Amino acid sequence: MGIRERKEREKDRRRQQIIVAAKRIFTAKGFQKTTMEDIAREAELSPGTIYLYFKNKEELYASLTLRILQYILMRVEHIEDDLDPEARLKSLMEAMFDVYAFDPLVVINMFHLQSSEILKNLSPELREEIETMSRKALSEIAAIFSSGIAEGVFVNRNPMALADIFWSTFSGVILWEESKRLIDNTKDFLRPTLETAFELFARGLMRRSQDNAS
Amino acid sequence: MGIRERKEREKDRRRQQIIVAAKRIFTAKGFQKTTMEDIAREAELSPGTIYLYFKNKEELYASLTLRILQYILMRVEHIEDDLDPEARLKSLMEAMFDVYAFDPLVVINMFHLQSSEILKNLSPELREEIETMSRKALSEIAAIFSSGIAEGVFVNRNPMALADIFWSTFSGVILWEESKRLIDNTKDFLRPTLETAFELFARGLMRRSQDNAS
Amino acid sequence: MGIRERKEREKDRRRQQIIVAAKRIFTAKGFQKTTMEDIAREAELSPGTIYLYFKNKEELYASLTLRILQYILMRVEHIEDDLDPEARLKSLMEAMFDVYAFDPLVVINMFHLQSSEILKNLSPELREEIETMSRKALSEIAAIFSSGIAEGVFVNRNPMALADIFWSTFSGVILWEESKRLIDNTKDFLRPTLETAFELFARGLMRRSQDNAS
Amino acid sequence: MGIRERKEREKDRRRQQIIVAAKRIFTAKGFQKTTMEDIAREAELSPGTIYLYFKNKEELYASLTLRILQYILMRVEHIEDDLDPEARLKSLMEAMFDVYAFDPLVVINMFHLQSSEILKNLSPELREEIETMSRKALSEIAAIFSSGIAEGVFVNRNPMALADIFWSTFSGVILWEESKRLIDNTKDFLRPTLETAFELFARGLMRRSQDNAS
DNA sequence: GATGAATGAGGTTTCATTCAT
DNA sequence: AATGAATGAAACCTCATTCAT
Repeated sequence: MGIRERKEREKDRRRQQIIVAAKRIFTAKGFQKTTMEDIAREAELSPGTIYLYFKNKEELYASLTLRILQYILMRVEHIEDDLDPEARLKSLMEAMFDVYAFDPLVVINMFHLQSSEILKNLSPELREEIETMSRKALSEIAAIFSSGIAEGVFVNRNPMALADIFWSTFSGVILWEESKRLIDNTKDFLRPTLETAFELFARGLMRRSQDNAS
Repeated sequence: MGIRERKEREKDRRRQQIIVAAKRIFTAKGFQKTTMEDIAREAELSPGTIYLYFKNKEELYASLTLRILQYILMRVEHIEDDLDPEARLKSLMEAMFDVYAFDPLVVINMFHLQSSEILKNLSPELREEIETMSRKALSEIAAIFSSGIAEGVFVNRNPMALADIFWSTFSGVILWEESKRLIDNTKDFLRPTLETAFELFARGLMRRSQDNAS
Repeated sequence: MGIRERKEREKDRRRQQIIVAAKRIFTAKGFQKTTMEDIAREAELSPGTIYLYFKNKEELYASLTLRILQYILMRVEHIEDDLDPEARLKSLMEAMFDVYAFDPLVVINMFHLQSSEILKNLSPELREEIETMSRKALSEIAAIFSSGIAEGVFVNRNPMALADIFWSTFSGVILWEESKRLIDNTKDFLRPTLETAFELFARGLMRRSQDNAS
Repeated sequence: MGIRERKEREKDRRRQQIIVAAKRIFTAKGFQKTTMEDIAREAELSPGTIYLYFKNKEELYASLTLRILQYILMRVEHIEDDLDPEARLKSLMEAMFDVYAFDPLVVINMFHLQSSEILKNLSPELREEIETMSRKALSEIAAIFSSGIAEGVFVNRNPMALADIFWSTFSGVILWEESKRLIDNTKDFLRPTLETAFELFARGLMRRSQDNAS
């Protein structure tokens, strides 16, 4: 391994170290209440060092989202093409459970990012990357619905709208259950609620209800 | 009308004046970017005055949510009891459209409120009030699903979970479509997407699919 | 005196209070080494208060120059028109001595202001005001040379260039003597040097030397 | 050539490399806005290396002035002694034009250096060197005026004061014209203005005006 | 000697909140 | 009750300088 390569790897390690620390703090306190000093302390670095790796607080924050989007896209792209639509839908749902497991606060972060002014202040490259990845993932999802509609298995609705609804249902449930948990410190009902939500969604999507015989 | 009563009414008028102004600004700029000075200017009052009516910025913000919750609860409570479950579900959906019309940013605000630390810093009374009202509204919604299940019209799932999902779907779609609009400045697809989402939800909820004959 | 008027006056008093403090500190430490905290302490105000009266450090700094320019312009404009050119030149020189007395660091400040990037970051209005006033003062000075040339008393050179040289001589001498004083803590030779400089300038300017008879 | 000598020479080469880079950047951005990193990049060295050759940013900056002073002194010392005062004055003026050509921002730098706190923080040796050289150059200039006075060609004024004025006129004009250029992006009038300034100065200095015959 | 990653002190600016009037 | 000037804590970010390699 050459020196250059080792340095590159070392640099990556630092970025990861910072990202991990940042995720912890952002998750605990939210974007605004998190200070760069907090993150630096968590990463056991000095504040100045963070700025060697991330242009500013907003880019650091956005980088978290990027990681998640990368994961989502990767998972969605690996859903097998030659399955029938129903099986692919099932895979999709499983992918979403994994996404949540990969980073529980994923959705909250993504919404915060998108509904705020943050996106507009990012460097164009980072912003572009986030948007491209986001678009790609949605398109992949829409493709699944498309084929289901084509085969007459799913109700005939706009596939892109279906993808939006699928994503909204997923993220809406997470947001809601998380916020309930934050407030009540109640037990965690996310998993069963999310499963039921996906089940209802699938039932609503099918041209012929599985239930009509009973 | 006694003096005391008139004073009380006058005081309420001021609170309203401030709340209206705050809603406008918070909606336009978000919680963090809104300054108390902004709100004071919009309300044509001085900053100091606002503090005579609201303990701090967070309580003012929470008060907006309270108003919305009141509206939601009012609408949900007025869904007629003696309709059949399907008709009540339809009324519920219409109520949600009205809620959105009443205050388009309602959901974003409510999530911001709940997923942040804000709630924890409220005065116990205000917090209690918000939580009670929130619980009541959810219970009313759950009751509709309950009766549908009892009559065998809806699939047999935990009614409270169904209420959560119903609310999650509604708010998830709004958040998602709003954030897309913010980013792309694209056309507004909220309404049709929300209608489709509700339709899928209803289809998923019904024990017998309306579609199976076709 | 109405309330409004009193408030206006009070506000002006504060601005003066800040300007006086700022001048003291800027003079002692220069622009960069002066902190807003320094100025606040000197003015016996809090840092935040300064920002109620001046948009930022640069505008505060520029305001000092503005005050001086106002004084210069006022003095230059009041040089009597119906005197002969030689007498007006004399008045002009006296005005410059007064300018220096009015604010000894005037010139250093003005050069610092102009040769730096500061000017470009000012609010357009303030910048405009400074530039207009600067231009006006130079034009007034040039006019004196113009009439001297017209009457054949002064050598025939571009009047605007003469004005530039006049100003340069004045400010160059001040800068130089000040910097010598800063370094050596030597005695103050500004006044005699400046007088000699003006005398040489006047001699150089006259078509007929007063000295040729001797 | 011994090893020691070669090393010495190598070391000098590095110093020059850094000084050249520093001059370019300082000239373009000014003292404050120039970062050590900027200079390092321009010199194709690492920041750390610069500190092997210069104690700190201020000493590096001051070293530039030293180079210029060396040049000034060299030029002034080489003005032939056996010319008559008028010819020597002419040579002096030409030297100044060359000084400006050698390093256009010379004067701005020198004033910045002297009117700031920088000088006080230098190492005593460097400071001493700068002051000595500065004094010498001024003395050489004063000597020219002295002999002119002695021969009755120049007006009888304090020669040191005349040297100050000569230098002030030169540098004042440069500062002023540079600052005008910065602000207006106007055409460059330095040269003709400076020539006129020197002409006026010479006329003022002569006991008998050249103009009195006309 | 050279490197360059890391440091951390320090400056400007904002804004929720207070309190004398 | 209402005002709004004043406060001052706190946050982001920069960059001269150091030091382990």
